[in-house]
Amino acid sequence: MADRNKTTIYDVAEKAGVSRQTVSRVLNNRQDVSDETRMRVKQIMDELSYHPSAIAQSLSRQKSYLFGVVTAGLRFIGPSRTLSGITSKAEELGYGLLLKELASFNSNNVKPLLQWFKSHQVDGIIWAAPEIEDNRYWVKDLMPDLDIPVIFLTMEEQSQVTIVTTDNFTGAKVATEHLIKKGRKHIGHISGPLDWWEARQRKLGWETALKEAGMTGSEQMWAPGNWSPKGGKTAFLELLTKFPEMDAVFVGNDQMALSVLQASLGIGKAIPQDLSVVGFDGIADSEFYCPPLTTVYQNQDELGRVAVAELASQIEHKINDNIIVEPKYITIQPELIIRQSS
Amino acid sequence: MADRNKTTIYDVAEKAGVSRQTVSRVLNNRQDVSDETRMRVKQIMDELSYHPSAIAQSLSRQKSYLFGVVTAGLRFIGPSRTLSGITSKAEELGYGLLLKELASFNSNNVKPLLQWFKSHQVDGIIWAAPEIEDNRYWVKDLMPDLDIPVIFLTMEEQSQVTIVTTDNFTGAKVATEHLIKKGRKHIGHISGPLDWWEARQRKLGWETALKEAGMTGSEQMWAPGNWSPKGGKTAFLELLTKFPEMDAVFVGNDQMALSVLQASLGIGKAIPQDLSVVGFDGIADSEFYCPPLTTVYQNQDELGRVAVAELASQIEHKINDNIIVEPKYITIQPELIIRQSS
DNA sequence: GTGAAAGCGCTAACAC
DNA sequence: GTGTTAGCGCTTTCAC
Repeated sequence: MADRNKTTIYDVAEKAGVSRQTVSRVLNNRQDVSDETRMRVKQIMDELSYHPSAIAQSLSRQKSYLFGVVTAGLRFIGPSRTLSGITSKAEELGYGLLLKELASFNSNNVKPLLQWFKSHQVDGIIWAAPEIEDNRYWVKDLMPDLDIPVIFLTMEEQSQVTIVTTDNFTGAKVATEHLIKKGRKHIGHISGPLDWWEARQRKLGWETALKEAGMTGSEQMWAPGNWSPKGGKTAFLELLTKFPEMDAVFVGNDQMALSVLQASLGIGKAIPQDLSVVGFDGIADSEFYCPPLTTVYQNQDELGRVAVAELASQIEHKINDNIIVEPKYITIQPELIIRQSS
Repeated sequence: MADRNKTTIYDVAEKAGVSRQTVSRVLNNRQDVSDETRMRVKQIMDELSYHPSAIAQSLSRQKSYLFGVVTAGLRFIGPSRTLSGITSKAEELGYGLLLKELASFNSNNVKPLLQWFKSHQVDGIIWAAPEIEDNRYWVKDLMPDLDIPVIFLTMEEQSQVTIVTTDNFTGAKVATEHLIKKGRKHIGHISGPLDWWEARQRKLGWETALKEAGMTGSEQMWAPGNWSPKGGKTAFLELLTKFPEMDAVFVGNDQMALSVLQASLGIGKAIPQDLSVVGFDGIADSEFYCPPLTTVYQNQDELGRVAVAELASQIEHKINDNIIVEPKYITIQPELIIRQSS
């Protein structure tokens, strides 16, 4: 673990009686070094417990093997599951991570952030914060000048950039269709805040399923929550008032569904007899709600992993073949998990 | 956002007709530059949309304004809440974060990790992974040679290193005392896995509270879980068998408590009438369990923030006064939140 | 196969 | 106040 005065490539070279170049070649596993020299240098590296300075290498190579990651809302389980996928795949591929968490979900102050990443020579950026309101306005303005590949998570298709996202629309549609198949006639929806793209997609999935089944999703069958259990409860009570005949509800996420279950029991509505409930996300806890929650599982870990893999692949292509990879829209299908709440 | 061929300090110097030093001085807000020159240089920086290379600065200054962060289990809510505290405080103090997530909680392969951080010149390290089994063996071996300040989270007091942790023992004791005050006579405990330091501390808190009240916590009044709802359920059913008179249970975390509530209802035990339940962690959802869960809230966000603040302060001291700060053991008190489950 | 020279972009130490 | 000279630790030419 070395001394205070770090041993450098120079120390190794001197002790081995070769030039710094030769040491560098050994370091980078170049073939134009005789086996004998290589052995000797390697041994001396060990003796001196020499380790190259990544920072000096980055400066010299103009490549850092670092990705910048932008996240938001780590105190919630979704973003951190995604981050977990990012860390594991990055580790696999030999990339380190420079992490920034936005102070708020809809932070719009991206320019300094991009600049910070750039000044640290990151090889690529993963934008793992959700699309909300106009917090993507900058993509068309800033992206063309940014000579660093970026992968966006969880946002609407856009021709210029590569995006990896769960198919929220289909997930919601499948969930609603499940309720329809169960014979429910009055299917309400509690959405996330509609300035979130995901919330809008899920609402649209619900509406579309109803429409295709010859039913309609009117305004009185829907109420907006804020993703939190507390907000879900408020929305649920509001919805019950304006839509008393409701016999099923598709809830925008599991945490709101949790409080729907609680509130429902509180007013004597049995689940699923009086009210079927389906959530979204498939968090681990949902299996242990009362009753266990039917939900749409989205694999956020995989989301992160795919994003990293795609980013690494774009970088490889750019370096090796000097090919700019075409923007892609990669979609991950969620999966309906049927439990007792429906 | 600049051109392909990055503008450097040299370009600015040339265009401004000064030396690179002067530009560097302006960059670092040194006072020994005439206002006139400073203005001119600044203007040229703007014109060229020049931004310094953090990586070159790091190499030259031997200081990176980066912290290394080691985490584990980001797919769980606890570690990510802590990470969230870390990111926000680091941002406040002007530090960036280099993130590594351990592949498993009890990973013992720390040497390459420390080396990686070191080669990236991090100014300090926050070890935010929990203490499990012997995964701290290396502290006494490796720490002396590591000339980078490290703050550890969530581990037993150890004289050589600075540690920030929730007071798990007291939290558990307070929880158990609460049950005693409620008149419960047969108070069981479902712990986390005992190779976790936190789990042992919480169990000890339970035992101590019982002892101080003249009761005893025997082996048959306790069962180990694995933090997960599923494991909690298994442990609960096991515990009921060997300790049928149980009228209260202190559960090692909220997620296991969740499944205890579910299982309890499943077998017709009313909560809190037949069985009082208290959890640990105070996750947001616990307020919306059926019934709402009494729990010990630990402020993990604050844990992260304190760790970062302490690390930054140690670094300041080291640089300014060349004082090596004495290792500290900083404890954060959790807080009992009483709800309907007790 | 190996070495010398130049450079990555910036700052510290010293001169003037 | 400002410029010059050396680095920081490594890699990339291009010789030999």
